[in-house]
Amino acid sequence: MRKASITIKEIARQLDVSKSTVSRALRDSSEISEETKKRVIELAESLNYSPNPIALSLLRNRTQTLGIIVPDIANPFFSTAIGGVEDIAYSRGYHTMIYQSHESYERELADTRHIAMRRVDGLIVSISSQTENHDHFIELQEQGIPVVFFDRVSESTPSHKVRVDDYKGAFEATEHLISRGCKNIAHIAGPANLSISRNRLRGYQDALTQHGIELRDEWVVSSEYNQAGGTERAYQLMALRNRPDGIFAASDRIAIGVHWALRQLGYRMPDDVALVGFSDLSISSLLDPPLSSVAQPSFEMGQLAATLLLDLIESKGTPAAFETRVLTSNLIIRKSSMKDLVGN
Amino acid sequence: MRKASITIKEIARQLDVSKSTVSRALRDSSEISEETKKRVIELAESLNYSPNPIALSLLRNRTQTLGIIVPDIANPFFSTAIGGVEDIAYSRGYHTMIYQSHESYERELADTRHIAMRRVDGLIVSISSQTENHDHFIELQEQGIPVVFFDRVSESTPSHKVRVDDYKGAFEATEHLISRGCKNIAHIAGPANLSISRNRLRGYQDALTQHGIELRDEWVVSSEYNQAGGTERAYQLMALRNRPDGIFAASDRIAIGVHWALRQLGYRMPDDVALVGFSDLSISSLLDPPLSSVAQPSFEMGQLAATLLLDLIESKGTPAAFETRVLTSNLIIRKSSMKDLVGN
DNA sequence: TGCGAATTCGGGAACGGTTTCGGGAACGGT
DNA sequence: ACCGTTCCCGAAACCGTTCCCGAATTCGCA
Repeated sequence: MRKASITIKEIARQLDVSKSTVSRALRDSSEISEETKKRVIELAESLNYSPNPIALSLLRNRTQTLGIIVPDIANPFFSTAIGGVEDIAYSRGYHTMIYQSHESYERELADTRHIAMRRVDGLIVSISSQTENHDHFIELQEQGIPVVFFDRVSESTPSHKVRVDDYKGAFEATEHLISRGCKNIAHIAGPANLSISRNRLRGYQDALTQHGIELRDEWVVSSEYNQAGGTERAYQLMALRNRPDGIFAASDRIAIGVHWALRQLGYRMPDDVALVGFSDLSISSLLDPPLSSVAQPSFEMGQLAATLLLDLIESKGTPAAFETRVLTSNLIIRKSSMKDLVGN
Repeated sequence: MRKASITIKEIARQLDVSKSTVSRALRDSSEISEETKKRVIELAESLNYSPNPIALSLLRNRTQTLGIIVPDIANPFFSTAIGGVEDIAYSRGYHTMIYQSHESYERELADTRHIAMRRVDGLIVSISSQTENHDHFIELQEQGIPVVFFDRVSESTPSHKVRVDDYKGAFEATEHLISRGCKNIAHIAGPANLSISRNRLRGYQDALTQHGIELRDEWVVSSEYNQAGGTERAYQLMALRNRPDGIFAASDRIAIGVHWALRQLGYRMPDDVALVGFSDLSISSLLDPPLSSVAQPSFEMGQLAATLLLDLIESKGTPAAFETRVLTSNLIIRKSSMKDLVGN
């Protein structure tokens, strides 16, 4: 049984004034006498009144709530990004509702519908790997709900975007493998419908060609962004007649799967195979050998996305031009890629 | 600019009927003619009308939302438990709002206040390690918002509780270390104000005494449930004149910190020190050597907590007796504790 | 034919706030 | 004495929906 909360009407009754007066007194309006204000505020506090946000939402058609869709909150990259969003949101009086797409397009669609129904004020999203059609985000925007993408952004949707320089990160990672003497460098890419996958792939390719190394199709395979995919692809790569001596994985989760597979197969890292991942999850440094990785500022990405979204929400009339903020990644070199330089 | 959603009133205007009629037609009331129903439903669909849940909430004083407070969503144990909660909640038409206490009492307090203000229908919570006073949960219940605890339960608060058999899990883990020939078994306990910490400590103690092993105070230290604490305590334990040859850590996060410290210090696991953790996080199996751990059914715990809470919410009048569901834990033995049996 | 009972629908209150409008009283100035 | 301000406050509309209460029309049956 839900106990009735005390309302403005109840205060008005006890003080024998109108509810308008109570409302104004609590909002410290100038057209209420100091004395009445004091009486109202005192009673409100003693009754420990708190205004009903639902009534406010109905009135203003605003919920003071941000939606956020990520593929998986158990992924540390996303959970810390969510932390960044919450950090900003709380400080500006908003709350966040967290949705998981579980890398499913259908689920993502259902989430956006729910967000529209729930009248959330805005959405921050990192799209699922199975999403090819982005119309549901456009629809949301047409309903007046602004959308900001982070990490896995939609290229076809005009909006604010926050991402890291995937191309540059991948380029540097690959260049690092080259500089450590790797000759046969493979890449395990992410799903091709995500722009981050394509950019990281391009970074890998350009680094090789720029160093005069021939691209070989058999050394580029694709995987979901998870551990099982990494393991599977590693088995596939190491079974090649021309096996790689360096692997750049498009994510740490993939790299962890590779790491596991290489140990299973008896390869030594970095001597037999040098390995680099992407994201620098905190667990990556705990592996043996510790994993080299391209670090992304996940918390800051969440903060920035939230800031952009809130500005969009609160600047009613002025639809400033959409911008894409590109944060810098940072290659963290650990033992998994520190192959001895024999030749040099 | 938020576009006005189409309302029941708009449909009524276009069809020249009253809004009551529209409302009833959409709810398939028997007192509306089939023909009118059809007209209303058709127009509603073509306008792609969806009812405003905020208005409903105001009317019913129900939000169809569950609150959930965990110390940290980046902890895989909690994020999978949240997955279990969502699984049940979605299927019963509820949404979940996720809060993080960050192991802070003040933050937990602020979260419960926000939950009360937001008129959430019920709360699922695993309390923070710094929480000693549980009055805020009682207050919530007095306001008619039911509370269900999981994992880190409150002993002083009457309510449904879902937990694993911490005592038995700890007992078995310790007994396992004994059976592998460990003579000097230390325990890194969690914060003493959490019942799980105390129960796991008791399991450790009882296993030792039951096998005629003397308890030594210096071998029981306490730590926060995180990696840094584990590392610190491991340094402390290994510095003892009488250093342990087996360590049972109260959580995997602590155990991972110990794991790291032991490798830093040059100890071999399990030969020099055998190690067992608690929770069986997925990363634990990736460590080298893989970590033995007491597995908890985290997803099922979330499901069960949600089921109990929803039953509580929807059974208006009948306040059935509160129950504590104790799920069984499961010792997973891996290399970190598989010390060779020399003597036997 | 007349009358009670269905059938079908509209009016309005209610949920808990904010806000527009207006009005009474006090007050000051001429 | 009269009028214009200013200060305080109340009445009522409004947000979107449900639901209670009537009410009009039709229908069935005696």
